Amino acid sequence: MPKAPPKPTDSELEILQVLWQHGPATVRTVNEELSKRREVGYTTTLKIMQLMLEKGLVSRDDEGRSHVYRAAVREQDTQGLLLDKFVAATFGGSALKLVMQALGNRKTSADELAQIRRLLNDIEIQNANPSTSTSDDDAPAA
Amino acid sequence: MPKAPPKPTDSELEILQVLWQHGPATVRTVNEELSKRREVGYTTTLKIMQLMLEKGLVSRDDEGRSHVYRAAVREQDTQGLLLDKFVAATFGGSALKLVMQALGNRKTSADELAQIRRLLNDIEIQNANPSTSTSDDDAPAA
DNA sequence: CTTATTATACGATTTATTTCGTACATTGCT
DNA sequence: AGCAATGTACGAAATAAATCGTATAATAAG
Repeated sequence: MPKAPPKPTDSELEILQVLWQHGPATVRTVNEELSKRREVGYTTTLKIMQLMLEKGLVSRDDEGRSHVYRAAVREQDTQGLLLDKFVAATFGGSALKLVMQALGNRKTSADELAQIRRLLNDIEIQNANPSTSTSDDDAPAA
Repeated sequence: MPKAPPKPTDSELEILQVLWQHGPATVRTVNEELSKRREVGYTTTLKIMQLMLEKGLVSRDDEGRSHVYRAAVREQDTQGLLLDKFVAATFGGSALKLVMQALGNRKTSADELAQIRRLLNDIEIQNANPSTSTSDDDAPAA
């Protein structure tokens, strides 16, 4: 196994977000996206993406003159990795405390609450009946 | 208003955890706690705590020879602050996605699920009836 | 009082990240 | 061919965090 890519830094995560949403893109495209939100030089973005390549966070296709980068890590996996570290560091490893804090000190819409409720139901069905495979669809009608 | 203390770094957070759990403590005590988990020099801990004092993350009482430090920020507030930043950076600001990820890709005990369910109920009661104040008890016998 | 112990203060180094200037290569025009 | 435009590569500075050595002050023990 080639070794898992490391935890992305904040800037790297920003770039991954662009690649996840937009799909494979050139440095120019990514930089333009980032520039919509904050000021950042082209070579800065380039450099970070080059480092990301070395770290295995992105791969690239250098056919023509400009290289096309694509995310080499999946959104869910990456979010999961970051979440684990965050929960460990901030909530002593308790996902429950995290969820309580997230739901408690925040205005959550009725719609969101309903979605979470559905998720809880799914999980309990899973637990009760491990054979039934719930597909990866997100919300089978209750 | 004196200005809110900044977001603590990872090391600072570790120290805050000790102070929150243990209560006011000397550098020696904090360092001993940290040393249980990983190797760290006394002066390293001292230095970080001194910086935390400047940043307003802790306060201290220097009566005798050794100073007694105490957390100057509350656990809940700090966790909330960190959570906001984390959700913004990692889940595009969607607390819902965070919760889905936290509950989805993880084995959550039936007990925890029940607690979350209770929390959801409380929140919905709150929403329906903003006057009723739900107590802050954490887990009244079901 | 003298010495060993235990503190704090603080400078300096190391490491990681972000930022950007500048050099150089390739392409497309005219 | 010559030049402007657009890329990549790469070195180096700026910033932030963590680490620790060493100087020095206060106290306790003998």
